[in-house]
Amino acid sequence: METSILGRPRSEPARRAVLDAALRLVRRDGYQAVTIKGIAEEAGVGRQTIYRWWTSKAEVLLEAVIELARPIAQPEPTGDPLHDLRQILRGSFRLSPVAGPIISGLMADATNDPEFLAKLQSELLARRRALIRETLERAQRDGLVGAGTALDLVTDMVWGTMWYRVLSRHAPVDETLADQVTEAVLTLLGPVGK
Amino acid sequence: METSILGRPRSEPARRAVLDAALRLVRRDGYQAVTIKGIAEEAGVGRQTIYRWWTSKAEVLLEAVIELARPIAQPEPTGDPLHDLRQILRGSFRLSPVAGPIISGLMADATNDPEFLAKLQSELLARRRALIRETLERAQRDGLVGAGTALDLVTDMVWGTMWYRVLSRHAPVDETLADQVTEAVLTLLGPVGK
DNA sequence: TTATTACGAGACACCATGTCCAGTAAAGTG
DNA sequence: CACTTTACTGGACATGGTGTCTCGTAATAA
Repeated sequence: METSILGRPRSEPARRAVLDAALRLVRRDGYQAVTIKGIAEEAGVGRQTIYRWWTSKAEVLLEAVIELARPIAQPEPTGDPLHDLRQILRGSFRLSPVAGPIISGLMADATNDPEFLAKLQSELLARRRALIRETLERAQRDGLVGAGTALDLVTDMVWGTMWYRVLSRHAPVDETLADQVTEAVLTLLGPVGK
Repeated sequence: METSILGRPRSEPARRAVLDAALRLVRRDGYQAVTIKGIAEEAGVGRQTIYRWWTSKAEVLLEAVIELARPIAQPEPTGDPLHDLRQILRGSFRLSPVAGPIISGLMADATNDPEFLAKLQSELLARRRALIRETLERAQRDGLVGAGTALDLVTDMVWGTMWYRVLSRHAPVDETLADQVTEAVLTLLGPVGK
């Protein structure tokens, strides 16, 4: 069942205005304080237009943050997986002041909404996770690191460290952390042939 | 400025009823869906009684989750720091199905409320963090592990891994993870005298 | 007893929700 | 061109939570 071809097509300017307004409001007032009514007014859009295409503010912000993260979602691997890893982390960390609070709110909203949780996982979390995992696999294939610790666990530790700092905010999420984490990955995976 | 000694004292039964009702509702409906009005009705308490002692549902749930975590908040160190580490993790992991969604919601609420963030950090997050850090320090003092990776980073990686799994829920948070993380800590800190 | 504070219950104005309806706009079809 | 179909803005609407206030009552110390 695809979208019908008949009738007036969906307005792309309205879609963009909604997503931009949502991002603006979440930066200004925080995730919790954002309302659909507020987004509609900020975007200069009828409220019905939002309800027609999204079912909740979480869906709006999920789409907004996915587009926000698009630039770093598909990096071309260079020859050096460890360099790639560092770059992915640095890119993510740079986005984290904006994306962090949003994804944090999305995760909280997802706790008692299995359908939205599945969508959040498949369209955002799993993709970012795969980014790290595939880079680590590449590093192993290239013989840059060994296989001391299970790759799944290392992947979780990499993203987890970032998330813990983003959420608890007891320490900055910056390039220094990106370098430290990269080094820790080396220690965890160990030397070749170990 | 202490609480006045005059007048009718605060009702402990009412306090308990509020905290218990809040926990019950957050389990049933999820963090977002919990309302102060709902808590008051579930607890059989006047709404004003809640507003008198707490400023928001986040404050109510923070107090509730702190009391929930009290049993594992002050473990007596045995002689074996690595055993202690495993026990702290296992205890936390056991609580995570209840406490995880709550703390996740609290963190989301704290993103644009600096005062509450400070309270959340000092009364909950920093204490749990210190639990791990002090255990690792003890392990180093006892010569069980070396000092290969900075203790702060290792601490963040331990909690971070748990949080990432609690929030993203792509893999279980169980005893297997506790053991894996403990082993990873050994790898990160390295052998003595390294 | 009196002063003081806490309690349950309910009223209140305010605001966001999600739905509905109107009138208008933009596309394809005859 | 009319005609059909769908999208758009704007507003109305009942519902339900917010935070404050007031009432009558309960519990404590002086």
